[in-house]
Formats: sequence, C-alpha cells, structure tokens
Amino acid sequence: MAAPFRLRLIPFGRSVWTDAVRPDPPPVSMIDLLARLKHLVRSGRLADAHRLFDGMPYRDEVSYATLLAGHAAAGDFPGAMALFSRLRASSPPLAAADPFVLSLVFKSCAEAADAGFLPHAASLHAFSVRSSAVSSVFVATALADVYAKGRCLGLALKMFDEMPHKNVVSWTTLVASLTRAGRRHEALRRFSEMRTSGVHCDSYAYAAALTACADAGLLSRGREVHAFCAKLGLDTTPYVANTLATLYARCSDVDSTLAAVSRMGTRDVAAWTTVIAAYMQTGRAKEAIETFVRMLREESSAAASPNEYTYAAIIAACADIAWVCIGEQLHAQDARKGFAGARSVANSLVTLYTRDAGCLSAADAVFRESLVKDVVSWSAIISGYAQEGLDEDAFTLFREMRHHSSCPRPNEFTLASLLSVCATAAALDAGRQLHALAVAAGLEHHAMIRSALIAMYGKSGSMLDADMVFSHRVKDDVVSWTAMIVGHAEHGHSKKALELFKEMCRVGLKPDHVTFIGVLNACCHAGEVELGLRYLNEMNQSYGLHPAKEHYGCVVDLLGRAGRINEAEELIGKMAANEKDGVVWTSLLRACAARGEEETGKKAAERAMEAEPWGAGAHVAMANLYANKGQWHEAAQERYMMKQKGVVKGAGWSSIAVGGEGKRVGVFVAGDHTHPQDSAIYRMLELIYYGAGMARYVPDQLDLGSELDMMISS
DNA sequence: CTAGGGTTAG
Repeated sequence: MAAPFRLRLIPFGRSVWTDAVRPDPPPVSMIDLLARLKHLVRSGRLADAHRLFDGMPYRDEVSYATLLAGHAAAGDFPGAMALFSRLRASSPPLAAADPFVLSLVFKSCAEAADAGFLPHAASLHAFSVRSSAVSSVFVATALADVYAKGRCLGLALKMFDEMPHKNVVSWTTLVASLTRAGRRHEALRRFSEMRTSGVHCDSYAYAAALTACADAGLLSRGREVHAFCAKLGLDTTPYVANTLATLYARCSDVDSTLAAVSRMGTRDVAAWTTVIAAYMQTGRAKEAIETFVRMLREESSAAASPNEYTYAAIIAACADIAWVCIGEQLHAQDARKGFAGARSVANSLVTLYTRDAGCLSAADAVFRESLVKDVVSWSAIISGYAQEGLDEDAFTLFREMRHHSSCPRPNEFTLASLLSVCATAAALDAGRQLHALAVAAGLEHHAMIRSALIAMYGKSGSMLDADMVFSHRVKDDVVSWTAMIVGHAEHGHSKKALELFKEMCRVGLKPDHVTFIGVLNACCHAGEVELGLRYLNEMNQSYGLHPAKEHYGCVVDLLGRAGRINEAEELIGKMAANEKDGVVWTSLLRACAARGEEETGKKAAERAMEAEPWGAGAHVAMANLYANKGQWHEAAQERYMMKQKGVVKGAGWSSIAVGGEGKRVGVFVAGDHTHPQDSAIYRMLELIYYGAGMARYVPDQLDLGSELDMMISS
C-alpha cells in the first residue's frame, strides 16, 4: 500500500530501471489514501493501517482521527494516547484540540474499561477545558461516558449538567450511565425529561430506556416505552426487539419475549440467547435446552451460530438442573470453538461444577485458569465453597479477591454467599463485619442482603439484630419474612413466629415452602399439635404447596412428642415413597423410644435402617428404648449389631472462637479431655452451671438428653 | 474522520 511513495525515494539510476520494468503507478490522491485507511481500520487491520498512515505524504487531523477510530474500537487507550502525542508534536503543527480527535481518544479510554487510565483522561479533560474543546457536545459526551464507565458517576453527571445543549446521544449516554449504576428510576426520569425537551428519540434511546425498565423489573413502564417505539416502527430493529425481549424475559413473561423476538426479521444470536434465558428465568431449563438444540439445527440456514453468551446461558441451564455430564460436553465444545476462555463461559462453568459437590476441584480449576476474573467469577467460586460449608476457604478467597489487582467490588451475590457461611458457622463477628461492608457498598437494603443478614443474625443467636434489619423491610419480600419466622421458631419464640406468619398473610404475601418449615417448626416447639396439623393441611389446600419431607418430618415429630404415635405413623403413610427418608422414621422411632412403644419402634427402626444403612441413629434409639425398659440384653444386642455393621456413631462436634483479634477456633466433643487445660475448663463449666442455676436457667435434664440424641443421630 | 444501545454467568 505504501509502495507508490517509497518508489520516489529510490536513487535515480534504479528508478529508471524500475520505470522501464514497471511504470510508475498513477499518483494516488489523499482522498484515495484516506479511503484505503478507513477501509483498513474498519476491517480491524490496525497494523496495516499504521503502515499506510506512516507512508502518507502528510497527515492531517482527519487522517489522525481515522486511525484513532481503530484504536477506539479496539479499546486501545495507550495506543490512542501515543498517536495523540505524535499529533501534538507534529510539524507543521496540527490542532490537538480538534473535537474529532479528542472524542476518539476519550472513546478509546471508555472502551478500555481500565480504571487505571482515569488520571490520564482527567488531564486530557483539563486540556479540553483550556482549549475550549469541551464545548463540543461530542467531546463532552465522550468524556462523560469515560467517567461513568470508570465508576465516577458524580463527575459524569456534572458533565451532563454543564452541557448547554444535549442531543439524543448525550441524553442516551446519561440514561445508560444511570442504569448501569443501578439508578434506574433516575434514568427513567431523565428519559422523560429528554422526551419533553423535544429531542427526537431514536432506537438507541428507546433501547436505553427499556434496559432501565428491564433492570428495575418495571413491566408496565416498559410496556409504555414499548408502545412509543412500536408507533415509530422501531420495535422491529434488532437492538430494540432484543431489549424488549430482555424486558419480558426478566419479568418472566415468556410469551411476550417470543412475540418481541418474532418482530425482528430473523432471530440473531442475541435473540436466541434471550429466549434461552427467558426459559431459564421461569425455571424451564428443559425448554431452554430444547431451544438451544433447535438453534443448532437451524444454524446453517439462519446464520446465527451460538456465541460465548449462548454457551454461558445453556451451561447455566445445565447447572440449574444439575446436568453436569451434559455441561461437561458443552465445556469440551467450547474448548474446541475457543469460547472456553471467555469470561462468561468460564463463570457459568464454575457455577455448573459447584452444583456437584464432587466437582468442586473442577470448578476451582476453571476459576484459576480464567485470565480475566470479575465479581461474578469470584462470587461463583466463593458460593461453591460456601455451599460445601468450607467456610475457611470461602473467606480466604474473599480476602484474595479484595487484594486482587482488578479489585472487583463485592456485590450482593458475594456478600450473600459469605453471610450464608457466617450463618452456618454462627460466626457473629464476621457477620457483623460483612454487615458493615454491605452498608459501605450501599447494599444494605437489597432484598438478597436483607434476608441473608436476618438469617445470619438469627442463626448466630441475635434476634435483636435480625429484628433491626427486618424493621427496614420493604413490604413484599417473602424471603425476609420467612427468615424472621424461621429465626424466631429456632429460638423457641413460637408465639412470635406464628404471629409474624399471620401478619404476613394479612398484608397479602404468599408464603412459600420455606415459610412453612418455619411455621411448622414453631408449632413443634410450642407443642401446638392441632395448629400444626391445620397448617400442614392449609399449605396444600389454600396455597397449593405440596408438603415435602421436611414438612411431614416436622409434624411427625410434633405428633410423636405428643404421644400420638398412631397418627404419626399414618401421616408417614401419606408421604410419597421416595420422600420417606431416615429422618422421618427416626422421628417416629424417637417418639416410640420415649413412650416405650416397642412394636411400632421396631418397625420404624427397620425402615430407618433401610433408608440409611450407614446411620447409627436407629440403633442408638432402639438401644435407648430397651435400656429405658430395663431390657439390658436387647440394648446390648443393638450395640453389638452396630459394631458388627461397622456403623460409626458420628460425634457431635462443637466449635468456639477464643480471644479477640486473630482469635483461634477450638473444636471439642462431649466429654472431651484432650485439651491440656481440660481440668480448668471443666471447673469453669461447673461455675457456669452453678451461676445459671442461681439465675434459674437450669436446663431440663430430659430435654438436654433428647437434644444430645438428635445431635448424635444427625 | 467524532460521542450513546441488546444477549450471559453468582
């Protein structure tokens, strides 16, 4: 490409020879050169473009801008800055404050999405002010976008405020920036302002407004915007159609999603992916996978082959129904197609492998091998360790995340996972620190965080704190209500739990499966047999929820404790065969043991052992039953059978954190004498019992016994 | 020759 100009530099003698063999090509005009440069930039051949650029007889602002567009598209801010410096140093001098040039340099920075470049952008901002280039709406908009994408929304908003004349693009940038920052309602207010200011909206503007609606789940507002763009015929443009589809998908309206997609000529990749996602969001993983298969079948005719987003979605579908083996095949396909390195695919693979406890190391491997990690990557792997109860690993990863060079900000998913770790470990101090982090991140009132905080405080024994969080509730969050009910139930505040349940129903909230676990648990603690039976019935009749084994288990326990053993046995009979697990039979057995019901007890023990041949609970309970009746021989027989089968009675471990800063966690079992200071510890324990006795908190011996039993059998 | 938009993962 650069050849014509090089030829003239060749020494005269050879030039004659060259001319004789190959005549000098006709002189190429600057206009042609620019067209060639533009073509190279458009086709992404940046190195070739640079060669042509260097060979040009002279370079003006237009040629610089053309080449800069290539760096902007590639998100190459350093390259753009290098070119900009060259322009400033050029002789004869060129206008560095050219609005075309500056807006492209800013765009390259916005595309780069690297917060480290922000100071350079700020100094270019100063240059733009000094040279009055900011008065260009192009420069100002590009710069505002840099600030917004660089997490400096305040600065971006200031830029928008100071823009004397906003056009569609600047308005749209404003709306999109607010949406990205999670301020969707403000974004929509600005969208209305744009419309009343008389600016003509285009498809970009509608897409931005629809995204705000989709993110905020504002279905009716979205329908309004839909009507506006349908009137202008813009709902057939691919971007708008896909944004509409996303809106309806987020609102779980699959029919409208399909309708929106059908408005565009042919489904593109994004449309297929949105449809798959819509099925996913409505819990129809099978249909999502069917859609993917259909997409593959139509791939050749429709020219919409799955991309990394599609694979991310479909692997997520496999994760959702724990189809790890199919997901593994998709993993292999991705590796072949070169998608496996894509962050979105890596993230959904991590999620897939965390679905199966045995695959946690695979999840870890995918996580470690992914080059670019974001909040989602970290949250996914943290949640994997959290689900397995590996609290140490989860927190180690969190620490690593916070010290990582990309310093991703923890969001609601990260903090909710860690809070669930604190809940299971009853780690109140760590939970409080996470609470502080949530406040600092402005996530305090997020539904996911609020319910996680309530559960954490509840499980850590601080219902007062749980109540504090709950009092800031939004009225339609079933999960938070449920966490409160479960919390009170677990603390034995049965009355409070049942009152909350009634209030929840009164304000029109629909309880779910988990809510009823809390409710039945509360009935169980309070010995409210009739109420428990009524709620179990109501769950089915009034709320259309099929009781699961957890619910039956609760009521079986309730009936058993009340000595209504026949009814408990009858209730078990109503359960589906595959639901009758060791837990429910053990509940019945425990009731029989307490009442000396040998016959039913034997039956229950047999069933429990069938369900859990590895379990020790049934043997222990039977041994206790015989021992209580003084049938020492039979009791010994049970112990002997246990030994023969090789079942090991799992010890109930307890843990306690000792000391303040850098404290250590100690673990122990009942009757433990392994600690070097055990005699001192037991003496202290006696003092505590004595003190508790003075305060009339002597634990009921019988109750303590059954608690221990439960601990052993669990 | 310039600025803005849709699909995914926890």
